[in-house]
Amino acid sequence: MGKATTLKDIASIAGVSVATVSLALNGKPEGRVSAEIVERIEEIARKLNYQPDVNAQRLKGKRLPLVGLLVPNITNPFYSEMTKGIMDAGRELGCYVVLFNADNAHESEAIAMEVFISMRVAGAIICGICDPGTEEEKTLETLKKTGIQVLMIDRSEWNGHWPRIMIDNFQAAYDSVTYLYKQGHRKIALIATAWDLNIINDRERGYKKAMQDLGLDDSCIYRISTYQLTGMGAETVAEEVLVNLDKQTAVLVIPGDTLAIECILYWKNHGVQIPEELSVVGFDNIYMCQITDPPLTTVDQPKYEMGRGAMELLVQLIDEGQNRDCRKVYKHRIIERGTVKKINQG
Amino acid sequence: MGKATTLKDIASIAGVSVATVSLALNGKPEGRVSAEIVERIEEIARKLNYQPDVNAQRLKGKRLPLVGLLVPNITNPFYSEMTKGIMDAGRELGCYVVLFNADNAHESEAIAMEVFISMRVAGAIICGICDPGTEEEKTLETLKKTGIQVLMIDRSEWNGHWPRIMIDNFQAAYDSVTYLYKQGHRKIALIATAWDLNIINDRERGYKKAMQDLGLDDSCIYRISTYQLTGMGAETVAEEVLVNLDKQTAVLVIPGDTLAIECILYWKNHGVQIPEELSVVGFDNIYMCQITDPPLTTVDQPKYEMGRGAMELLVQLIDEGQNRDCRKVYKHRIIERGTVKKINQG
DNA sequence: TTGATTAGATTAAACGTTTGACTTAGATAA
DNA sequence: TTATCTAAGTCAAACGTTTAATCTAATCAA
Repeated sequence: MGKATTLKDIASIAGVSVATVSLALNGKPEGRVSAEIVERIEEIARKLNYQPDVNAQRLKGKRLPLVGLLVPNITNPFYSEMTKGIMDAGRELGCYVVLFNADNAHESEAIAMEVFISMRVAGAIICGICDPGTEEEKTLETLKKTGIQVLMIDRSEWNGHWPRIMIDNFQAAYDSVTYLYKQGHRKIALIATAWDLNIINDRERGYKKAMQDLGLDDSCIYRISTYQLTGMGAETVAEEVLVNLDKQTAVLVIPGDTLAIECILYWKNHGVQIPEELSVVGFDNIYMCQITDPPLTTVDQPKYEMGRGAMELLVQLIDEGQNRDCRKVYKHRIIERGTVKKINQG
Repeated sequence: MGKATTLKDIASIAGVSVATVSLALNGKPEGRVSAEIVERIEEIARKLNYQPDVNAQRLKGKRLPLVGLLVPNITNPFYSEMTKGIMDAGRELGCYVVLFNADNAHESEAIAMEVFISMRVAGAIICGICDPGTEEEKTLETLKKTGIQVLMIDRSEWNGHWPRIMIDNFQAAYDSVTYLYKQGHRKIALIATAWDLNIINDRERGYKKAMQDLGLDDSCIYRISTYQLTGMGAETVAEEVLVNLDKQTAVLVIPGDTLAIECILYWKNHGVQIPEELSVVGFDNIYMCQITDPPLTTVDQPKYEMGRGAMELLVQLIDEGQNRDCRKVYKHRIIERGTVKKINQG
């Protein structure tokens, strides 16, 4: 198989030294190469489709135009939207993405970190497990020591002091309870995964605080231990809610829409009228919310913008080259659609 | 900021030469380093979290454990499923993915190719425009000359002689027409984007051939010129079909499910009963098909498996290091759900 | 004892860039 | 004339690896 064009190839054709070619193509210190030769070299480079070898450049001290991205599951619309935002901003900034799908598995995440170090990426955007005290937190420290800027996305303050892109999950859950209250609901339940994830805890605390502040009972919580995007797991909680249908008029579902949608599907198949018999609020506002019947009322996270913001902030931090403690909190927003019934409180 | 651990660091701690460390850590030619020293070096490497610099390794002739992946839109479930398959197989094979979202734009795809060359990736999985005669086809040739193995995915035979992962799009469309025929439909329409994409042409030819073979009128085709996943564009065709509702009892929608789902949404909002007044068959079998009301009958493409197969084949080709003309055709399958009405033909 | 063998380690070159130091030749100043 | 300056290039070292070639003792055979 062939090889890529090098400076040497160009040099020998142009009849100059490798250094001259490098100087000409980078054109930084004005006037070290005559205009005539610069032109000749550029012509040859174009003809041979020359692209500098970033591996070699990095060895000489330039940073790799590459960042690592760790997501739980790229097929989850939430993450694919976010990823697109990251990549779009990256393209504008000349920074590209090594994607890693980690399935929320410690082992996979460990491999990802090793790969990031091995590639000497300039930075890493992490949406992983990385709880304080875990092995992974140490690995993140290693990344940092290694010179790789780390940025967390969609993770809680509780996940340590890292630059961070997030929404206020506590407040978002608080607001959705308030919203349901304003629609007349008083018996509001929570469906939550038992994932050991701090953003889930934040949302759960938001739910509880709101219920307490409103003087309502905050103990109607359905816990689901296993849950994946592609089904399995939703049925168990959905059924649990079904047999206790009179215990609530509305339910808030976290982590979010995909679970909510599966529950709704189950309830509809079992003859429950949504929202007449049960109102539902999701979380994330993925595209699918628009096509369910009825369309799902949910809390919007600006996924795409968060992705963009993450890449922009990361590149900025990389350029600064030092450790600034910074976070950017994006605005959530309740999107009213068809799964919440308005109740007239006498 | 810190720097990553190098062989040199380890060597100076262990009190041996850099070469010895390299030999010890790679452990290939048995018995060139004493067991005692190997152990000492491994200990130090572990303690310092040493990860070899793949950029340097590549310079010395090893291939980068990195392949480029070009997709039209990662937020489209079809591509994110495929991408996950690619990454899962990649992890098993020790090969990682630089992702590029190109939005079907020539300019973006050109940038992607340049980046792939610049990074000296070992291979590239391309789901791009790359029609024969286009600038892009030349770029693919450049990739190949540069030593980057190229593999196409979800692209037609008409897109040139490249190793390829695909389904038989002609046959899949043919089969869905046959299926509708067996359900009693005789007036079968086609909704198709006007994209200049060979797989669309293949499917359209499949539709026409099937209609002709069945002795049916193959001219009821609705063409839609602009269409994106996130809405806009579907309304125009959907409306066109609506005003001509008596012209067909069923419609086949290509490229696929996302468009079909939007159309159904429009029709339902305008009082059309699905499937009573109009049967619909989609294409791709994305997850969303299961949650629409009624769930969408569609042609399944094994997206995840195709992704896996792509990475496996690519790595194989890279290892072989030569150009084999090969293609792998995956099986499509009609998934019967709720959008096709069974008609009793007197 | 001498010469050959071998295990175990080192040297040095190379990969493709970048860049500070250096060279050369022509131009200018004194 | 001689010294100085400048423009336009080249040299060579370095980045972190890998590996063929080489070196060095210690071991062994005769």
